[in-house]
Amino acid sequence: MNIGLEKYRYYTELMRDNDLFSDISHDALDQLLEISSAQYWPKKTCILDPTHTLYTFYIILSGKVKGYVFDDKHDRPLTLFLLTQNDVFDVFTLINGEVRDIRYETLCDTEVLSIPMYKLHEWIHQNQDVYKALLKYTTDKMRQMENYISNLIMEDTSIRLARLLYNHVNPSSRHVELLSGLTHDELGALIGTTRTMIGRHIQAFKEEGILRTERREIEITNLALLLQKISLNT
Amino acid sequence: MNIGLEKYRYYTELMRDNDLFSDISHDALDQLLEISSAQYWPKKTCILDPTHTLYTFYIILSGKVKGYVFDDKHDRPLTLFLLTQNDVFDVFTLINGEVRDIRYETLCDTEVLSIPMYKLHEWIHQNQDVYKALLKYTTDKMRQMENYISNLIMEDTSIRLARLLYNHVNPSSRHVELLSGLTHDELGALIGTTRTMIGRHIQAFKEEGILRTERREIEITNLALLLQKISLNT
DNA sequence: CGCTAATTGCTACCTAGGTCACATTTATAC
DNA sequence: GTATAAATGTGACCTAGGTAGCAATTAGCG
Repeated sequence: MNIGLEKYRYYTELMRDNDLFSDISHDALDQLLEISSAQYWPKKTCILDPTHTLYTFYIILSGKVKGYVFDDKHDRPLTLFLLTQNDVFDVFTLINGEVRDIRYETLCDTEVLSIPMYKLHEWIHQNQDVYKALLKYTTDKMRQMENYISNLIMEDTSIRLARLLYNHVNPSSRHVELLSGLTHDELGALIGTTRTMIGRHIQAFKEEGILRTERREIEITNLALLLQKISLNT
Repeated sequence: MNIGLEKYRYYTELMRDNDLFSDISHDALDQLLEISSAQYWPKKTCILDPTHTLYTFYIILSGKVKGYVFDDKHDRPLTLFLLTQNDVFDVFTLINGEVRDIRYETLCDTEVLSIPMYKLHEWIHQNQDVYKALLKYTTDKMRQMENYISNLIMEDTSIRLARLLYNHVNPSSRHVELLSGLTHDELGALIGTTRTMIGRHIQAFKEEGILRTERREIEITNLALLLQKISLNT
């Protein structure tokens, strides 16, 4: 990484905070940063080529990335997971060396470290401790995925939307910053439903006094009511 | 393990075939078998206590086990995954040491190796190579789970049932042995729907000449038609 | 065997949520 | 600004799949 010292320190701090690398020695972390390069991805940057993650591994420093598959039958994308600070992708291709048909797209401006796979493999070979950390990481993701599955089957779309909003509201500003600027189509993709449904639910939430919208900004006006909607129906 | 030599050899062979332990030395595998005890679980054996897997780890030698959560709202169980030969559970509690609210139940007679967690932790400490194998194992499970999610959202219940049958049919006998003996309620739990729906679809499949039933035995009479049902609608 | 409980088949009905259509509003480009 | 495209609001309508109820069948057990 040929960057300024200040930036370098910033990356080191971020990596040090990442549970995946907390057991890694200072030297090893330096070596990892050596083979990494920082990238800035503006909102809506896409990785559409599924083979791309065969050759490059990413560590998210800030921002949000969604991983999704495309549903040909209904002609719509379907989000499988959201990745954010300290997440990495794609562990599956890193370990198994196989392509899988998942695409990525940034939901907001995002900073990542990009690492060539073959260099990362070399680094991991010298730092086998990371396997344990990666295992903890993936089992944790797996639990999240199990929750997502039960959520999908057990809850209806309005509760899923309420939960999405609640999980991403900024407690101080009451704005749902992550989701602001997304169209109803995109919100639908995040919870596995259609723009029509999103529109209807948002209208309903407005009437119930839960939220207010203005130019694709969503502001929660009554957080208690929103929370109630999630927890009552379980 | 104080068992006959023959049984012991049988277990060793099974473990040797398990990808999780293929990189483990002969000695280490012996040590693992030392701390294991074999158990035979008849069909419908349940592990209802979620804390149980905090203290015991299982390796499935033969049979099938489903992991599920209970949906209080609809008052029905919902299967998250099926485990079979060479699967282990629960990796999450092994690594994170936390309980999670998942129950287990055997779908047919099942043989497992049971290992006390604290002994397994000691063993793993001496055999850190297993982390890499476990990581491969979990990432693979994760991909299966992703497929399950897209399946749930994209396909309707009849296709999910068709796929369930297709995945478990014995190609030579044409019988769906795993699912034979299960009630419609239990089949419903496996694909996230109700007994009514299962009944309707099975009736429909009969009329289409896809299958035949007799005393809870399901026999596929036209495999091509079944396959067509799965693959046409994607 | 014969009794009881569980399972199934089937009907009628209801609801969530999807599709389609089209007017209205908002963004973006020129 | 205006023209064009994109996004939204809203209506009517349709379908999958859920619920409830009950009769018919089957399994399990003394």
